[in-house]
Amino acid sequence: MIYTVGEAAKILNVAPSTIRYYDKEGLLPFVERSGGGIRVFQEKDFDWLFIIECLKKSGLSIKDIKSYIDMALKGDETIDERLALFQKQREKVMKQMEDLQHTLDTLNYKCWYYETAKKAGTTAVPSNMTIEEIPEPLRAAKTALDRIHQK
Amino acid sequence: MIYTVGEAAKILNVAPSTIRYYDKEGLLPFVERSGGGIRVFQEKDFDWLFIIECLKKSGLSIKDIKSYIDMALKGDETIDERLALFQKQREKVMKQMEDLQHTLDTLNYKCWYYETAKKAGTTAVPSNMTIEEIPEPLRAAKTALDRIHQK
DNA sequence: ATACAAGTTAAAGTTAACTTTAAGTCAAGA
DNA sequence: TCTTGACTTAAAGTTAACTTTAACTTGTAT
Repeated sequence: MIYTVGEAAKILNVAPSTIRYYDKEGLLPFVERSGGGIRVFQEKDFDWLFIIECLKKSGLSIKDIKSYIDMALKGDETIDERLALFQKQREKVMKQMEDLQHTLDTLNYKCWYYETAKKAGTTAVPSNMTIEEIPEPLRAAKTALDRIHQK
Repeated sequence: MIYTVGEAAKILNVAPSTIRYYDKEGLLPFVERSGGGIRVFQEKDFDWLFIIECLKKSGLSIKDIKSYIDMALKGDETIDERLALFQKQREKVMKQMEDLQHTLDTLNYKCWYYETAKKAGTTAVPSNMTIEEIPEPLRAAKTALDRIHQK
């Protein structure tokens, strides 16, 4: 099965111009062309595109994704470098998830805060509650908020 | 305790210009000024800044954070809207964490792939392994990669 | 009183990652 | 063969979120 840039774009859920942009930036040197110059995407190309998408989601820039592609094309001599790259991105994503969990904790606290305010008709009610009146799973976020004041 | 923009920036770990930019965009209408026009940050201002940071990390734009600030200043009549906003951002962050988990699964697969390649001296070894030879916790990511080929 | 680090503003500049435009080419169906 | 939708490129435009610059002011320390 082969695909045009428009079909590949639909499968990957991106704009065709995005794929052309990636190609222009050197991310898709493996994509072949028809006699007339039209990009021909094959099954194997989707493996590359999937990894590009993964690296992008992990926060790698287009430029750094290009270095990965270049490394991969060099073959087995770059195995160590590529392993180091994926290990580094894994660390970065784990850190991102930790950060997002803190953000989520704060959002949960604020949801409780406004749910309580809604029931009472005023934000004065949750605002004036003592730490004991705040549901246990939300106290940590509230405490994090308060910690700022100890500087 | 009061702080200048530079001191506040250090506490929040951002550039002073970032705080001035937020102020210019209307995110900090509550920050007072000295007689000479210098911003005076008080303890209460850090509560606002902490929530601004949280909303930013949840993916809200500066413009949308401004609407939240405007709502909050309107008082109790906007409790419902503010609750809805935090609930929506909570959903968005949970979705982001799910996506990041998939990214992490793929990165873990690739780390295993290159660790195996490193030991063998060639990527041919992990490439040619059957699904049974791939460690169980990594099979899902490999399968997700393969799923693309069934379209 | 004076120096000077850090504050102020408005306006211009930066960056990344696309997207759009314009002018033209390819290829599949009638 | 002709139409037509999708392809091609180069170049310019977009957007968000800052950052930098320039010219000037404030306020603390000597």
